[in-house]
Formats: sequence, C-alpha cells, structure tokens
Amino acid sequence: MGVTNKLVRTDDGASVGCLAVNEAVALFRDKWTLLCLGALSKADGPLRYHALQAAVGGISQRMLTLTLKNLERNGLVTRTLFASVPPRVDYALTPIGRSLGAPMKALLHWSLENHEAMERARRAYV
Amino acid sequence: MGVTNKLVRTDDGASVGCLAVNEAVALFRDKWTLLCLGALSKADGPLRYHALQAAVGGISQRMLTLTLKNLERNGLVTRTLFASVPPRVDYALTPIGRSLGAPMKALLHWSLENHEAMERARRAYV
DNA sequence: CAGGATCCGCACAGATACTG
DNA sequence: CAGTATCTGTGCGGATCCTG
Repeated sequence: MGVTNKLVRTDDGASVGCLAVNEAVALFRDKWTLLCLGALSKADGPLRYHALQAAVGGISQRMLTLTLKNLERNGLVTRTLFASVPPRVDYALTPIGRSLGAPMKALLHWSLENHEAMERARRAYV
Repeated sequence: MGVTNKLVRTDDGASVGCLAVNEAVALFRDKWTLLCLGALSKADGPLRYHALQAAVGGISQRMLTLTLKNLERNGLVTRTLFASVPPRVDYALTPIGRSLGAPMKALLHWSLENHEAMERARRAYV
C-alpha cells in the first residue's frame, strides 16, 4: 500500500517504478550482502559459518554475522543450528534468495556490455 | 582485466559473477542515483536542473549536483550548458543510461513478486 | 538559475578482544 | 566453532549560506 500505488503505476515502458527498485536495491546496498549470496549460490548447498567467511573472502566476523542476520530476517537465507559440541551452524539460500539470481544475471549482462564504455567515459571526463 | 577473469568464469548457472554485479551495483548504491535516472527516464527528454530536482523530490541541491556529476562522469547522463542569462543546464540520459532500464525492470519484477513474502518473513522473524 | 562552500550528524564498516 | 562486545573512523547525506 502506498508504495504499491507507485509500483504499479509504472506509467510507460521507460519509467520503471524507480521507488520500488530503489527499495529492492536497499536490500543489498551494503558491501557484503551480494557477496554472501553469491558464495551461497556457488556452493549450491548449505555452508557453515567459517566456510562462508572463507568463501566470501575478506569479510570480518562482525560484518558476516550482521549480514547473515539481515538476510535471515528478510527470508533470503535460513540458519540452522545443530546443538552439538563444538557448535555447528549451516546457512543456506531460501527459494526467495535463489530467485534473486535471475535479476542479478540481467545486471551482470548489462555490466559486461557497458563496462568498457563507462571506463572510456571516465577516462574522457575532465 | 583481472575483474574480467572473475566475470567470465561464472562457473555454473547459479553462480552469477558476484564481484562484477557488486561492482555494477556500486554505481547506484547511493540513495539518489536511481531516482535521478528514473526521473530522467520518465521525462523522456532533457530536464533542467530545478525541474529535475522537483521530479526527484526531496533531494537537496548538494546531493543533486553530486549525483549528476557522478552520473555524467560515468557516461550515463549528459550535461549541456547554455551560455545565456540566466544560465540554463539540461540533463539527459545517454544510450548507456537508457540501457540500464532493462536490468532495472528485471529487478522491479523480482521485487513485485517477492515483496510480500519478504514482508511476511520479517514479521515472522523473532 | 544553477550551482559552490562549509559545517555537522549519523549509520556503516573495520579491527581487536573476549566468550558459551 | 560461532559468535558477541566495544571502540573507532570515514563517507554519505542533510541544512544553510553564498555567488557567477
């Protein structure tokens, strides 16, 4: 509601419901979310905490924990805790999390197609 | 190069070249870029500085200027200055800028499809 | 009209140390 | 092993005032 109004009224083909897109982008606006999702996607199965940290590469424990908590909160990953000693926690993508792969692929395509042109533009820029 | 290696080696279907996508997302990771692009897209033609500010809605002069400068630098919008008094500046999308509409549409679709489910997940979250 | 300059607050993110 | 706690810094963004 409220937002939905602006979503659906994507007046013409060019306009694209920017508010909704912006809201969607807000989900992975931070530095690590996409990298975590990517690592889980590549693994194609659950990953444990430290395996995930290694797969992402360069992420601190704090940031990994925060990022995962956020993803779990939004229903993009599941966290399953095994009551064992030492403890074990598995993270995996939910169907929603997996479904993000499609739009990301579109973005990847766009990036590949326009990356060079943008690089040139940057160089040409005064 | 360097990046490209990691781009192309999108090992399987699921993995999606996350580093490249993350780099692409960095272009509009900030609060206003997508909204500016959306305003220009809706206008379907050049917009003057203050018209753009009104179209975006809620953006400060500082942020508008910074955002536009960045977009110009990356070759997504053009800035044409008319040497008149009072001055007049037109902003318009470049082909690259327009081409971003396609992946954004994919993202919009995804958002529309999963928005509710995520909302439910958030409510269910302890 | 279209900005530039400046000051400030705050959320995001990094590093380190500690714990059930 | 899988976190939590704390401190700290920095870049984004807002508000206000000034100018060619």
